[in-house]
Amino acid sequence: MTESNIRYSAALIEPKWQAKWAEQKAFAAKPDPNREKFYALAMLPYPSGSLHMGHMRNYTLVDAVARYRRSKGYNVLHPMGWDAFGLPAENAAFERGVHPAEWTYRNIDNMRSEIKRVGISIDWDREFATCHPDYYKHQQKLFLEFLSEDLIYQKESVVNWDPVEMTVLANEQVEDGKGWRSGAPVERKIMNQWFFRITAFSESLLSAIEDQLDRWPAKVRTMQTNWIGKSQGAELTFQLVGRKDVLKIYTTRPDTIFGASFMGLSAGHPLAKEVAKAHPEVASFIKECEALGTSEAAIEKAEKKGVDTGLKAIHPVTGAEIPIWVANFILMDYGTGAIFACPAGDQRDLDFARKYGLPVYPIMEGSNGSGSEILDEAYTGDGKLINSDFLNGLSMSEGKARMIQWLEEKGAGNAITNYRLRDWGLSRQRYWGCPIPIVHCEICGAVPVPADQLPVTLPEDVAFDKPGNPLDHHPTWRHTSCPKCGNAAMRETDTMDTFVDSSWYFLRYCSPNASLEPLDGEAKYWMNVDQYVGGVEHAVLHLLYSRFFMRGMKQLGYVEQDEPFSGLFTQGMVTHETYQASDGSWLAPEEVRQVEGRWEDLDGNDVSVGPTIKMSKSKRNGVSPMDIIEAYGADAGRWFSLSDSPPERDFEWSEAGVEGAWRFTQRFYRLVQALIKGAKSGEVDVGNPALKGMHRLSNDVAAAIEDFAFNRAIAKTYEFINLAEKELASINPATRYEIVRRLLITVAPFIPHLAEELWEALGESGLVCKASWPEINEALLVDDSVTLPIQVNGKRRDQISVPKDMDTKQIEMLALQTEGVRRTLAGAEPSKIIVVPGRIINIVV
RNA sequence: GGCCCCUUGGCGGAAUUGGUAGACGCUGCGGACUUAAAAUCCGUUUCCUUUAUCGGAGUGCCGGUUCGAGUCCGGCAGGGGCUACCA
Repeated sequence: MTESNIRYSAALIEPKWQAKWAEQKAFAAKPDPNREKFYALAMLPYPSGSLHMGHMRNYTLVDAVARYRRSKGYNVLHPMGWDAFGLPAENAAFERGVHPAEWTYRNIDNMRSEIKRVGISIDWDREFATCHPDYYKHQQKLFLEFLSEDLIYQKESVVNWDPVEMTVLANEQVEDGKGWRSGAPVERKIMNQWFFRITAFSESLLSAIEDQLDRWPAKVRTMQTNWIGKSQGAELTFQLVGRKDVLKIYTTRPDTIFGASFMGLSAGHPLAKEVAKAHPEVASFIKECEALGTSEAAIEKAEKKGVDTGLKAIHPVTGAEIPIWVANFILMDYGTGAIFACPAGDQRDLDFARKYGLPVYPIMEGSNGSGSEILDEAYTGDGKLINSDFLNGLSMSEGKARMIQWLEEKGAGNAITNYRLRDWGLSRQRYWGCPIPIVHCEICGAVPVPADQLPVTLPEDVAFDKPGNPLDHHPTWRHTSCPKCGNAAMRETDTMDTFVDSSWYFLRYCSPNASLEPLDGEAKYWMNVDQYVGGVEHAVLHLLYSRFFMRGMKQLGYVEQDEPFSGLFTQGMVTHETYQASDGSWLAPEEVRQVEGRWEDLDGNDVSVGPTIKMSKSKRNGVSPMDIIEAYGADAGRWFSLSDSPPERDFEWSEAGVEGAWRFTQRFYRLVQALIKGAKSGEVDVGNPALKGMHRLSNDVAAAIEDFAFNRAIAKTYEFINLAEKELASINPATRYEIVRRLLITVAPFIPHLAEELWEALGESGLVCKASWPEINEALLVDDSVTLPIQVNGKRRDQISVPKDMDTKQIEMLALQTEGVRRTLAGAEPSKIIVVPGRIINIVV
């Protein structure tokens, strides 16, 4: 039927159609108030040098959505740009003497051409790089506006210092006490830093997770909820014995107040520092705590330690005197940096109390009596309060409410909401970032650069011959005059965290022509991003910062909504098997082969196959997208990366898999060529099974894409291809034409080049990427007859084929007469027959 | 330690949301075509029993609800993720 020797050459047809798309600006997006818009976006890539498989998977996913939405009639915006500031460019400069700008723009050129070779339907007219002054001048303007809205402030504070990157990191960029990129243990330093007041929006950022982000993965919503870390509690004021000042503490368990046996101060607490002056033991303990830092892995194992200050606080109810200790497990930057400790109800407090022989007062008894006696385990469950004066007999929540009421009446405390979220420190001591538009004047202090003097551009003549920030070493750049008083002044040499660049870029895509303002009117039309796709590693950092920025820009009147991304999808990683030679060295996939069930290297030495893990340079298990495109074509690569796993899961790349995809593209080409050969205009045969299958396919693929279930869409396509090959001879010429036309539009989101090529072969004018999704005839989606399985006592025994609207009584009768049922019943009387129309029959004996 | 998710053939995964478990693909095996190979095509691939039928078991394990459970409920085990002294 189809001739086995017909082949198509991806190397010929793919560049041909890529050129046509570019020529005709097929994907250029223009606002059109009469059409519904759809903003599809992949997370902004860092121009590291070349595309990797993770990019290819990401962009293919978004591209399939974008192409599908276009054919569904949406006005689609699908842009691309570059997160172009960042440390690797400086490292390249340091190591190889290339200027960061040169290195970056060269990488961008390369990666742009690679993305084009994948056939991603980008509107390239909107492209930008965040390292270009045309981009960062707007960011500087936004900085000044945020500053005047009090959403940015300057503060001397303890910061996370990465000794390898020689820069400060935000809390979100410290993982397990180590720098997120360098992996170096983070040190504590006190520095003057600029901060975004992200905490101004704590409640809004939290409540919108519930109210507005219903199209976000539950996992990401949970992570952000935890990160914001809202807790309801109380702030209590303790009088101090023999002093006029008071001690404020935060607790979520005011009901445990009668179990208080000591107070705990953080080593950074002002009261602790004051005591230290006259108390060498306290002073040396504080020093010890500071030396440890917040970061050391040792903290995990670190014992609860402390020292008695000799001061005493007065219990607000009983008047008892409670000793005040400095303890190493209390954080300065959560709550007030001080606590009252109830050892019976908190494991940390209990460990501490046991170590220093402090009393333990049981205050909560569980239903089985647990909690009334405390040994080595604190009782944290609910129950009835005991030994607690007027709280006795109340539950935890009743006790909290009653105690807060009491505190408020006596003026000794009040209910308070606390968040774990901290403000976002944005200063970085690096060259390759957006300059902070501030001038430091000895007389006027920190003075904003006036808007008409923007941008503050980076100097190009910088040296990378010594570590640290080249801006500090530049002979002239930092010297300027104060915009206010005109005296000699110094520029801020810190630059902005690169996460600032990516916190509003999705808005800038909407306004490619605005040169004076960050945004023009187009943003109102395009926002929000309808479908955002990227890796889950940005669940807290980038996605939280962007949500903050959006709120700031709303406050400034740039946008109307709080949330930037209506729909979010987080894709899984691309993985590959690992290979190891006998000496333990890693081998790349192209350096090994399988011979009769065993693996060997190209010289025939044994190779052991290791676990399948994320593609990485160190394990050498990566596969280059460009090599794949060269060998099999972009369409085959796209097809494979969509076909195998659901996109939210990790995707195992294999040579056999991509070869299978390549075979499919060839088979598809052969089948469609064969169909086209016999196609002629005439009357369509509505009853043909292949035509019905085609209608069903368009319907199923549409549903699958909207569900982000590309693997299902592809399985359905295979089913149809199998059917069409079987039915080939039965399809009349007019029906062939109809099927091919529909089929090409339906698969075009996945294999766009091949679809265009065959579209042209069919004799259609224009591009398939511009064609409308096929209208579906609902009548063709249902079969006239259905096959019903028949169960006896829940076990399948036979089946019958009946007209789809057959009467229930009649179905029962037919079912009872089937051979399988009669054999199983063996004369027994059914007690009940359940007929679910169109589904199943179950006979109960 | 806390919170969350996952577990279906040799493998990736389907299953109309409580209704024929294993679609579709990959791999393997058998065969056709070919001098041969490549390519292509056909068959087969959950397990047990059987020559084949007929049958039995089966979605990590134990139990429950239901005419009917991969799907719902309770418990357990294994794997993964996030977070971590947050009072």
